[in-house]
Amino acid sequence: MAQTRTPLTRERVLRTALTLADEGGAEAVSMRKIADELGVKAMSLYNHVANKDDVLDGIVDSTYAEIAAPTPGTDWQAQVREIAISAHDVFLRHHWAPGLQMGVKPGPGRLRYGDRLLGCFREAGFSKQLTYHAYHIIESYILGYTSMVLAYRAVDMDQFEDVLARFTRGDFAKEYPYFTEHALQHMEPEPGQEDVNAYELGLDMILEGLEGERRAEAT
Amino acid sequence: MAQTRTPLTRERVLRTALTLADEGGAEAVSMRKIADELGVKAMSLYNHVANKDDVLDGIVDSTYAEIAAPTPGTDWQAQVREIAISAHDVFLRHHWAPGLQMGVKPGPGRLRYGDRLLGCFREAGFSKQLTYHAYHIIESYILGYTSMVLAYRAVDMDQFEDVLARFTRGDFAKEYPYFTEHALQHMEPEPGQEDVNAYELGLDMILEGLEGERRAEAT
DNA sequence: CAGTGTAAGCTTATGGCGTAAGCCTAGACG
DNA sequence: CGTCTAGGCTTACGCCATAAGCTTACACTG
Repeated sequence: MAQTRTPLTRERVLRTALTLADEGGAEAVSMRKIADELGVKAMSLYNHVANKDDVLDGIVDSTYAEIAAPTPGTDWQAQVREIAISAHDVFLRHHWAPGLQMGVKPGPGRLRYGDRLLGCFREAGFSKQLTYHAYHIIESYILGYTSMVLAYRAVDMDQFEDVLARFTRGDFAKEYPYFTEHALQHMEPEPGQEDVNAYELGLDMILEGLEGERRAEAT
Repeated sequence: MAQTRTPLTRERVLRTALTLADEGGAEAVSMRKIADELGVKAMSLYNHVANKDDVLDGIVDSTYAEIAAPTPGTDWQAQVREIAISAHDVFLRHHWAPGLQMGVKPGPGRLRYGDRLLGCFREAGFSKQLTYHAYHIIESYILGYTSMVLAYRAVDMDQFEDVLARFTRGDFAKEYPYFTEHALQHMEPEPGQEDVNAYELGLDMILEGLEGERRAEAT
């Protein structure tokens, strides 16, 4: 056979793993499936990656690398908003990523992203201390809100009928009246309801609050 | 043998699973280990639970059931704050729970918790629409912030030395100056830094923002 | 009390998983 | 031409969830 096999690389392994994850979620990523996809046996992958955690760390990091840099020269709130919105988009695209955050080792993508976000605050005159806390608050909100959207989506897919039936049964509405109301809003959104982007609404509340703290510091 | 075996129940299975999770995290929960712990074979569990997902759903739901109800009669912000702080505590205690949210089917604990939180808004005069969004924002923040704390903890345990070495190396600080600063703040907190409870700080920003929206609605 | 139905155990087996250990072979280099 | 070695491959181990079918012991019926 004339064709010499194209060599495996860490790059190719990670790219394949990322595709599998995008298609079937985190649990669709196995060393065996990655290898199959590459026309190779599972153990061969270990010549290029340390182990499965290494693969997972790698693909999570690559999602962070997709998050856009803020446009320089704008004010700090605009910059943070830009980052937050881009991150939201990225994680909706890679729906498996937020669930893998726990215990992941930060790679270059993650570090660059964190550094940029922290930079927004520091360069706008936030103190070290306030920056420390602001960073935690913003990152939490970004990941939390996105995870929640994804969690809802994961349910809605499968059991739409199921869930709806549950919430239209009379005793359910009696036991959990507010939750029932809320669930029905999800099922049949009222006109205008989805026009409000709640992600940005909450984000702006935090940004406003942080601006208040910043001004209070600059006594 | 005189002793009749104490019967297995769903209750006992879930309690055992929860203990295993609290001790060793989500991955320490397997049907085999639960069975071993109960002096029984794995397959016997299936007489009382549908499958592993059922078990996981069950223990996640039981954590929601631990979240305290707000003291009635206080204003809505105090009530939401109470819920948020209790939830934070509960999830720090059950560190495996936030990572299992994705794809979990809500049980009675979850529903009661959600209903209470939604009730805080509705009974304070929030419109259906604003309640809908407020709920998403608050829940996101609670789970997001708590997950972030847990993610940091998960790393710190293992690789403290490792990480510190990385961030004190000169070129690292050059490439990611702000992140390095931040990481060092984590390693060696400055006096007064930990006095600020950033969780409540961010929470109050959101509560304040929501109060603004509420007042704007009540034109 | 004998007989029977059934709930709740047990056994066995299948197919998937990560990865340790060791083998084999094609191409690179002396 | 001969040797080295990187990068594949094979085998094997011990986990995992769970399908299918067997067995035991109690509860109730006649």
